[in-house]
Amino acid sequence: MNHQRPQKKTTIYDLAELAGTSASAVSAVLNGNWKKRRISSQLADKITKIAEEQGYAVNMQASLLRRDKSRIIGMLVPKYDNRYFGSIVETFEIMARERGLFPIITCTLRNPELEVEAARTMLSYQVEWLISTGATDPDRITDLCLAGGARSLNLDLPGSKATSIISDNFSGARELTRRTLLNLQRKKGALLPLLFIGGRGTDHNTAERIRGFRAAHQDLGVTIEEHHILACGYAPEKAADALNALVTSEGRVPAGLFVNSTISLEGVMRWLKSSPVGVNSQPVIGCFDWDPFVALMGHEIEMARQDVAGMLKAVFDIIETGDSGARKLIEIQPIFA
Amino acid sequence: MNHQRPQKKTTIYDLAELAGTSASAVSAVLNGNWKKRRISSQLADKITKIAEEQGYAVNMQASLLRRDKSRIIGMLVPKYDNRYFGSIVETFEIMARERGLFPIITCTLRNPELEVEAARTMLSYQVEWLISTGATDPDRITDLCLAGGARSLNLDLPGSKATSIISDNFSGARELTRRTLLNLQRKKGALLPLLFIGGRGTDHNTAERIRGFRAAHQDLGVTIEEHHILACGYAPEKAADALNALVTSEGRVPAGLFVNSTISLEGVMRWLKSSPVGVNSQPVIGCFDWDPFVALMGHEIEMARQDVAGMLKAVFDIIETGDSGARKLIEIQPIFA
DNA sequence: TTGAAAGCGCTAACAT
DNA sequence: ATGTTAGCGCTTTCAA
Repeated sequence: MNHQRPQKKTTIYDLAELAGTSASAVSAVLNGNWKKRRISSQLADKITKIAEEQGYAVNMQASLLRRDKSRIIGMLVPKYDNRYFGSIVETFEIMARERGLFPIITCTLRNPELEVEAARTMLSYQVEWLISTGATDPDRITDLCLAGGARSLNLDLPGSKATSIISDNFSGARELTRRTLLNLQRKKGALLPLLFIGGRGTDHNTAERIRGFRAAHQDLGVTIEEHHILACGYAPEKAADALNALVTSEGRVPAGLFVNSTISLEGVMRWLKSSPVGVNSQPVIGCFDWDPFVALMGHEIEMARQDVAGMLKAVFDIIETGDSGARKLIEIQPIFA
Repeated sequence: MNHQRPQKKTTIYDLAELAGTSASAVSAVLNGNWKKRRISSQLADKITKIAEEQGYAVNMQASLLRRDKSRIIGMLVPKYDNRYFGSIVETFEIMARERGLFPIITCTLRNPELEVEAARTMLSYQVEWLISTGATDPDRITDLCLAGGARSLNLDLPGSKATSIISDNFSGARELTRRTLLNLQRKKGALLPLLFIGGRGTDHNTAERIRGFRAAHQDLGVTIEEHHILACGYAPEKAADALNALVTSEGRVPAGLFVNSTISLEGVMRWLKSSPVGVNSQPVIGCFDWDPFVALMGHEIEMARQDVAGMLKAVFDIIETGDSGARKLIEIQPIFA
């Protein structure tokens, strides 16, 4: 009969008693410092064996309390449920573990208050570093970290008080726009301006992507229609609504679209499928973000895939070298298929 | 000039000194136990204000070491980068926080050794509960938890030693198969058997889904071709290879497919697009899993969406009621659009 | 080659 | 109404 009744926890004192030795010997053996302490390998073996038998696991809370460095590294992320952030957290965990660090991650649902609360909680857990990913107010978090004895980095969205690692939004968007314009030319036989949709006009990334969007049009001598730049927010519904309003007022669906994320793309595609006008139009699309199923959708969609591994490599380089503290903006080139 | 030089950490002793009081008063105030201790609200306010000013954050390590319950709850998850697991972890975090618990999550990449190691690490961090999601060897983890003073639950994939919360795979698959068969009948004018593809024949979920797949065929009087049940693994490439082999040997693409996950669907769709035979066939598809972009793909695809919120509700019900410990199998109905 | 002991920051029982 | 104190389990210096 299994009552799922967990045992009382074994401590190093229990192990010491069982092995007829002291807690400090047990501690040393279990930490691999026993050559340094010149403990007999006989004793070491005995202790190891007993620990195994008892299913002993260190109490990290006690261990960390005593130690000076926690080797805990935290990450704040807005959402888990899309491929971009999903792959960020997955890669972050793998790379952290490879470096002997313990990653803790928490999602903040794009909620500024939750961000601050989560940052505080992470500090309570003695993180040595805190990575704010796509944070609404990264500088606030940097301040908290500074006060709380941790270092911080920004990822995806930049801040002004800590080093930021982001995609090269300007040249990524420029290239994505260029490709999409050419796809459209191939299809329609003429260069026609695109509609920009999705994102917040106030965020750095969107602003930079709009700049790249403009540059690519200019490069090819195409004139943008200013009211065709819709930084309407990222949410699917927002994109769908904005597109619907535009199409209603103009009577037709633009021939080409620059969509600012897969999140927004979800709304755009849904609207296209559900609207009578939309369903017959097959606009050429460029999307700043990547998703495997989008890659498989009917009309080819050009995608700029953000280089998650590259960005996190940069993050860990800074963490490992300890970095002098000069705050920098590191821009990583997105990948085109 | 900002050297990113983090401060030395403030302790309750520092606060006590600043407030001209004792550490225990500070502790009591900061934990909200001050009415019980009948501390003057004057002192309480003063302490709170000073703590705020100093950017104080408790040291969880110290606090937990002293406390008896950690309120930490762990989750092991195979991957982050798909919508199903992404939404599991996101919902898990939200629901845990709502209940005043601190969630820690780690992904184990379907690697059995990593699973065990991660479980051990979680125990070191004093988790009170550990949820094994889609684990390859959940019973092993339950044993570890039992020995390490934690309780455990299985999610998504069942185990025999702890309560398991999973989708109702049998009736979900039966309904999904029924719907797909009828879609196929609508398209082709006849009832034709489907191909089952994806998953591991050895896992409980796949076995149950195959059982449901058979039942639905039987319900409608359709005869299954036994060699059309391909439990070839979940990975996209495995599904693509299996489908390719079958089509090569039979010379045609089956008219209807039951795909065992979005992961496998990725491989199936990629193969269909890339192969000369596949590109002209538009098989009717049912997928046991949900993804927003799949919902938008050309041919309608029937999807069984696993009820993530429902499953986690069941998880937290057990955690909150403390539950007697009798191990049960709880099956949650998937959702059809 | 090993053990004793101090103390990490905090909580809670016990004093006052 | 508030302070003193004894640990929580571990690491590490110091002494033997």
